[in-house]
Amino acid sequence: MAEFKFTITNQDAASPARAGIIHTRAGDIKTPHFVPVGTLASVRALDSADLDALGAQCALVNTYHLHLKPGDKLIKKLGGTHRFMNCALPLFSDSGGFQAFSLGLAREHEVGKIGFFPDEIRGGQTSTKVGGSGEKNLTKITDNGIEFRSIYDGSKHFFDAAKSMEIQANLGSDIIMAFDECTSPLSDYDYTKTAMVRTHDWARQSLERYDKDQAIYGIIQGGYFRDLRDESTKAIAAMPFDGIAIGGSLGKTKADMHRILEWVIPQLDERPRHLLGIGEIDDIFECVQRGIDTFDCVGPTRIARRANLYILPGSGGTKKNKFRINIGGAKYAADPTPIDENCECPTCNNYSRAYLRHLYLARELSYFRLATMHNLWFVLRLMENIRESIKEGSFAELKGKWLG
RNA sequence: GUGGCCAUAGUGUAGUGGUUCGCACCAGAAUCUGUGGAAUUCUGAGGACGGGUUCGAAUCCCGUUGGCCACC
Repeated sequence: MAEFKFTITNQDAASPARAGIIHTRAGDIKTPHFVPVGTLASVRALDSADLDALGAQCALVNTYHLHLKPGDKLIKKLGGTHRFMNCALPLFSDSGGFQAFSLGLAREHEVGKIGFFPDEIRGGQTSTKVGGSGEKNLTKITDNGIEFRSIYDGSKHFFDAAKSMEIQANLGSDIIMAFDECTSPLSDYDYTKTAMVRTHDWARQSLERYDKDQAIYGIIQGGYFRDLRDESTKAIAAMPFDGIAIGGSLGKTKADMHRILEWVIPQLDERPRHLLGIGEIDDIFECVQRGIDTFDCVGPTRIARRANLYILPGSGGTKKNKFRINIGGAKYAADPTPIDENCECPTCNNYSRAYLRHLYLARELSYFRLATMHNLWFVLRLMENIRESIKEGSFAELKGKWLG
C-alpha cells in the first residue's frame, strides 16, 4: 500500500475527465486505461507476451474462478499469479462478488449488468429462457457471505470477506477488490438496499483482513436508486480504500448508467475510479467524460471470438454498431483488405478479412488469437488517444469525431 | 448380364396411408459489458422422374433414370 499512489497529471477543463498515473508495486498504469480481463490468469486466446506486445498496462483476474481452478493455494505455492502466468504487469483481481450476480440472478433471468430486458434488446427474438425460466441459480447469499456452487462439479464453496481477502492475498494481485454483492437490474429497491448494506459491512471486513502490501478498492453498490447510490458512495468513500470502484447494476439503459456516474462521481475525492464491467467503445467515451479512470470488460475480447471486430467509425460497420464488422459475413469472403485500413496491429499488418473469415468459419484456433489481438489493440490505442486528447485539451473533439 | 437394396433441404439422415415432412451439420443475419459456456437467438431451403391404387400417396404398386452390393 505504501507503494500505491495516484497522480492526476491533467484535468479536462470542460468535464470531469482526467489523465493520470496509478503507481502500483508492479509498475505504473497511465489512465484512462482499459484493463483486459483474464479471468483464469489468461486473457483468452493470448499469452502474457501478447499482452506486452499489444501495450496492455495491466490485466484483471478473478478470485472465484482461480479459487476453483487451479486453486489459489497452488498459485501461491508457485509464486503467485504474476509468476504463474509469467506476467509482470500490474494485476487487478475481482473479489468474487460479481459471481453473486453472474452465477445467480443473471443465470436465472439471462440479464446483464445493464439490464435491458431481453425482449427489448433482442428486438422481438424470443427465447424460452427469457424472463426467468433460465438455468439454476448457483448462489445462496446471506449477510454472512455467499455460498457458491462450483460451475465444474456443483460442490459448495463459501466466500465471505475474509475468504475473498485470503484468496486475493494468495493470488498476489496488486490491486484487489473488497468483497461485495453485485445486484441484478431486476432486483427491487428493498433487495438492492439489503445487498448494499451488507456490501458495506463486507467492505469494512475486507479492510480489516486484506494483505496490506496490496492496494484495495472499495465497491459502490446501490443499483439504479439514487438515494442508495448516494448512501453507498458516502459509505465507501469514507473508508480508507486506495481506490473506488463502481459496481452493481447500472440501470436498464446506457442513459441510466450515465446518470449513476453523474450522481456518484462528483461526490468522490481524487482517488482512482474504476468502473467494473463496462467497456464498449461508446461507453468508454461517455464514462471517461464523467470521470472514470479505468475500466475492465470482457466485451472486446469476447466479441472478437464471436466474429465482431472493431473498425474506425466511417469505414462500414454493422447496422447497429458503426464500430464493428461481423467477419463471418458473406461479403468478406473475397475481401483482401485488413480489418481496418488504418490499424497497425499485428493482425491487420499481416492478414486480410478474407483470411480471417476463413479461419473463423473453419474454427481454426489461430482465429481467436488474431481476432483478440486486433480488438485489444484497437481499444488500447483508443485509450492512448483519449489520454493524449485530455492532455491536449481536445477530449471533447475526439469524442465528437468518434461518436458523431 | 442376373439378383437384391436404395432414392426425403447443399450434405447426412428420421418417420407416418390423412392438418404446414422431424433432426443434425450447413448457409445467412444478429446478440454479447467485474468471462460458466469457440455460447445463444432468429431465418433459409426438401420427398429423382412418369404412371397406377385410394376419398386421400412423400408413404403402397408398376415402369424409367441414377446409385450401391453380391454373383456370373
